[in-house]
Amino acid sequence: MKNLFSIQQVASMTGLSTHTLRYYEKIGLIKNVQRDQTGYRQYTDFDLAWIQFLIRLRVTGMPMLKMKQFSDLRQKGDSTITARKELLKEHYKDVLGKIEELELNAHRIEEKIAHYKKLETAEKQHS
Amino acid sequence: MKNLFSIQQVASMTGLSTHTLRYYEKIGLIKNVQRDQTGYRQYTDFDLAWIQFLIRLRVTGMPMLKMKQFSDLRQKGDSTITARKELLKEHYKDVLGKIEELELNAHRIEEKIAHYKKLETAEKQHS
DNA sequence: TTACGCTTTAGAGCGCGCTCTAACGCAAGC
DNA sequence: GCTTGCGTTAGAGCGCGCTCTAAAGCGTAA
Repeated sequence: MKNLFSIQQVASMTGLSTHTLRYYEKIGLIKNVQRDQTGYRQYTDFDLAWIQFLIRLRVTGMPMLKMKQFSDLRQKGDSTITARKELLKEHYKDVLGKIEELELNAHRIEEKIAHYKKLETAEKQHS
Repeated sequence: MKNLFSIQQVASMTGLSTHTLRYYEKIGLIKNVQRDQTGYRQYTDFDLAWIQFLIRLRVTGMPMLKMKQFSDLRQKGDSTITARKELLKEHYKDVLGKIEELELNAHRIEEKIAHYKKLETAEKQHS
């Protein structure tokens, strides 16, 4: 389980581009990536798991700045576990709120679709 | 029920800025807004309802270009009802997909929080 | 030995959805 | 008649999150 991956491999495994992977490293979302003797990045399974978690945060709408905070806490080690937990709990609440909002609006859109269906049948009966 | 509203009133009723309202009109999301004798916009209840629907579409992640398509169809009248319905149905499916994705990821985040809680108690027992 | 394919970096550019600025108009109140 | 406050326009600027470019290095294959 001590696999090492090139940037290209990580790109195809995660769906991020190599550009984005380097960019995330530059802004501090990904840290301490090893290099081989020619200076190429070597990602570990550990890095990969972290990147996949970052993607979850992104997909659920966490802003980069907050991801950065989380990443910084993570680097500081075990003393920041509570802080990290709190940050995630806050985000979790945001996500639940977002789901609720989407559900409400999805419902309204459904109603509009039903309304159009009614109009459609009315049209047909007229012609 | 033939209320007329100034741009400022519509802004405070919808939460959009006056800038955004003019911008939406410029790019064709809002059409045919009446003007008074001095050239000021006068929004009707009908306009207001449309703006609120636009906001739903936006909140649920519909891109502007698609909102524009929808707005264009709407302007063409009753013959586009089926097309509008289809567009909304497609968007509705997208929204349900997004909700599912959020739920999946929310669950993973929940697991991570639980994991941190475990680590926390472990820490306390050591010290 | 030269071409190919992968990598590196710094830094520029881009697309979306606003957001703001500048310059101006009108109309009511002091 | 001048200020205040609302509105108008065209067009520039901005912040986020990438996305791409240019110039260069290294290693294998023909």
